Amino acid sequence: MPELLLLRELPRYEMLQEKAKRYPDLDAGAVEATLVLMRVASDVLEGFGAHFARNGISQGRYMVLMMLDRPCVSNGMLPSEIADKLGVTRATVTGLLDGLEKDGFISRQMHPEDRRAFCIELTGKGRDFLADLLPEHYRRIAGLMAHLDDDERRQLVGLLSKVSRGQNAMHDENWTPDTN
Amino acid sequence: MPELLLLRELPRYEMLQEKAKRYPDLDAGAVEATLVLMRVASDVLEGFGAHFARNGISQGRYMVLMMLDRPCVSNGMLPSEIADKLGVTRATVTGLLDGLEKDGFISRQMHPEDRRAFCIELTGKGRDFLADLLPEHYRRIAGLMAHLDDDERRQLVGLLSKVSRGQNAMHDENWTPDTN
DNA sequence: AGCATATAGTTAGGAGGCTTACTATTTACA
DNA sequence: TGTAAATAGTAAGCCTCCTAACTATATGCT
Repeated sequence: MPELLLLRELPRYEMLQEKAKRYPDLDAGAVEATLVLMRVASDVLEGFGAHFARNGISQGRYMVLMMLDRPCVSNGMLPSEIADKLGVTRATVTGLLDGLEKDGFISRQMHPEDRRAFCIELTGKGRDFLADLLPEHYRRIAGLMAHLDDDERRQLVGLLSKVSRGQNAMHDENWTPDTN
Repeated sequence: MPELLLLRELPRYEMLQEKAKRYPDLDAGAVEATLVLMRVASDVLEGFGAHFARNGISQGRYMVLMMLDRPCVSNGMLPSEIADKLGVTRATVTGLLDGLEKDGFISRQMHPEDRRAFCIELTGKGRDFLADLLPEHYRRIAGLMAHLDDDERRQLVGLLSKVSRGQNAMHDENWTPDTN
């Protein structure tokens, strides 16, 4: 279930420095940090995915269920709302909902005001499924961070936020590598 | 190109604490750190993917080319070797190589000693392609880490390594008699 | 009011992973 | 030496995501 295609073993730092001779733009420290980040994220994702798969669900379907399980969602959600919050297309949501509906975890209700739309609601079965699934999922997350104390977790979040700022700076429309 | 299905906006800390009442195993700090980690990794991956896509290549094909471009690979690689190092199945590698061969970036040569096997080699065109692609890729990585100084990068790598230890511990925990 | 445009959701088909099952060759060993 | 098991690579078919094109309904402008 590896969702990311990455090297199993990361290149050594000396290897990167070697490569930097051919590519002057290569910043060995930055590449190393990025590779570690992606490697860890990939492993975490794979771990979650394995747990979900054992329970017969995909990451995408899990996200939809979690979205519907929030207390602020009392009268269901529109598929388009789900798509927006998940950052995927409506077509993808249609597929996810098809699967979840077939499993009996959600239901499509007529929308009272807009005849184009549906209200998606979590069924009792869906709620029960989450109640079964989540305790272990949360224990896995706690285990993941078990070696970091509160202060280190905050540091990690802070450093990742700086990475995110770097990412966003690049995402800006007229970003070009040499303006930064 | 989002490879990971995640919430666009992460839940607030108070939301997590609220949920922790229903699920005692939920450690709000751990969940928050995990979500930030996955969110950032997903954004980074999407950024890379966008650059690759503009150049008509996928993450997987990129990894194969990079693997073949190392100085230690002088006489090509076996597809099975590529699969092992990438952590994907041979069938997947077959597909990646089909695409790369069609584009003229790699060639399948007869193996001199084993008639079942091929030597996969980077062509001149493949090498040129990388020489075009990589400078911007490396500039993107440098931009990503632009807001972290050397010390912070080391801290980040250190903290991520602790997360990795947690992940590995979990993997061991998951050990069951029939997986052995 | 009437028509153009926008929006909700679905369908169809594509790409890139995966698993499973297959063929061809090599290796091990009785 | 002969045969069983291991290994290299491929093929077929599934899953989940995507984009593009489509139907039905709602909205907005004149």
